[in-house]
Amino acid sequence: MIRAHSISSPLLSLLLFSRMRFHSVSPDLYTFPLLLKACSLSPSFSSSFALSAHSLTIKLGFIHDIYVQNTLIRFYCSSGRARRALQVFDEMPHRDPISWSALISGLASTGWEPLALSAFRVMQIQSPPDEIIMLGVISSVTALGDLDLGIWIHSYILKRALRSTVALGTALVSMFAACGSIARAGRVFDEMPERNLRAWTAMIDAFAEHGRSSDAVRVFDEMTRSGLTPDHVTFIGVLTACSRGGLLNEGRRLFRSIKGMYGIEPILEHYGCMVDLMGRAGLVNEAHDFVLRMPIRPNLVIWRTLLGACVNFGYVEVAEQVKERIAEMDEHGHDGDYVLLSNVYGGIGRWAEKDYVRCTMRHAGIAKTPGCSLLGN
DNA sequence: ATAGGGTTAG
Repeated sequence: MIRAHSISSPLLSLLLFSRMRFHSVSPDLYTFPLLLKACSLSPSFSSSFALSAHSLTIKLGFIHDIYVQNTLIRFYCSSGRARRALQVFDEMPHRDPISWSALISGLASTGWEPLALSAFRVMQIQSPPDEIIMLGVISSVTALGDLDLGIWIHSYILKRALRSTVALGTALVSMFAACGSIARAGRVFDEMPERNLRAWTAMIDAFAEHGRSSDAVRVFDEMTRSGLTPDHVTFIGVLTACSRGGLLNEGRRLFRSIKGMYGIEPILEHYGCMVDLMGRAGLVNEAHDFVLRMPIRPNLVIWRTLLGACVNFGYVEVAEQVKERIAEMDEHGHDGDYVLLSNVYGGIGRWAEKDYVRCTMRHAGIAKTPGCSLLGN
């Protein structure tokens, strides 16, 4: 039962485990990897839970099991405790590819990319990597944006003749795009033996990132013509391309098609893309109206996107209303909003209001931050 | 029986 829920609803797995303890049923060797996997999937909620699971495995002697050790590494990485993950890893008498992958991918996805790459260098001299381990390495390079390293990793993969999976190709496309080489991203994509929805989406995002909006739309059309159905991630990519490239009508057409052609209910991010699309095109009133009428409650990202558009096109009245909404939602305030608002006043010569906003900032202790003094002068 | 994996609005 714990296994049945470990992926779809990890919290339910944890609940079941508690109940099992309550009924004095003792867990066995196979219970802990499942349990720790559930903990990894919701690390913030189940952190103390996992810590007691860890000590329980020690008490019961299950800590010597490599499955238990591997899931502990994964858990500690995903909850941001790299030191503890490394501690478990160092104490292992024997490591298999899954141990390395749990460590490298775990570190790579929690902001410890340089550490993940160091682990990879150590691993290279101990055991040959497989294509799953390389996914963690690639995502580290993606986060760091180091093109030279990316080129090296790519040739390393070719030299070792690793299995060319769709996941590997997709990761390489994103990596080269993030490192600034759209040409290499495109080449990897073209050479992929097979492509699925994620692969196409990565290529669309790559073009969007590089401002190649019409290429992104072209790839999107090619994808749908090949018979694949876009999901909401694909739409985020193609709509982002439209807003960055000012493809106003194309963006509107695609937004309507989400529900009209594919029967998918647009999500908040799609509405966000549309606000950005209209905002960048200077249609600030229309964007404001759109936000007020959208069926999902707008979040701070949406309001700030709109505020940015107000600043760029000097819509003071809308800006004031929007700032009001933001203040209601975010009590702590955000230095960027004050800077934006002060710019909208400055932009149309209302210096008194601009000074007032800047005074408020100083009063709130915001102007002391170094990033702030660079802006809005 | 149990463990590692690619894409996500500003």
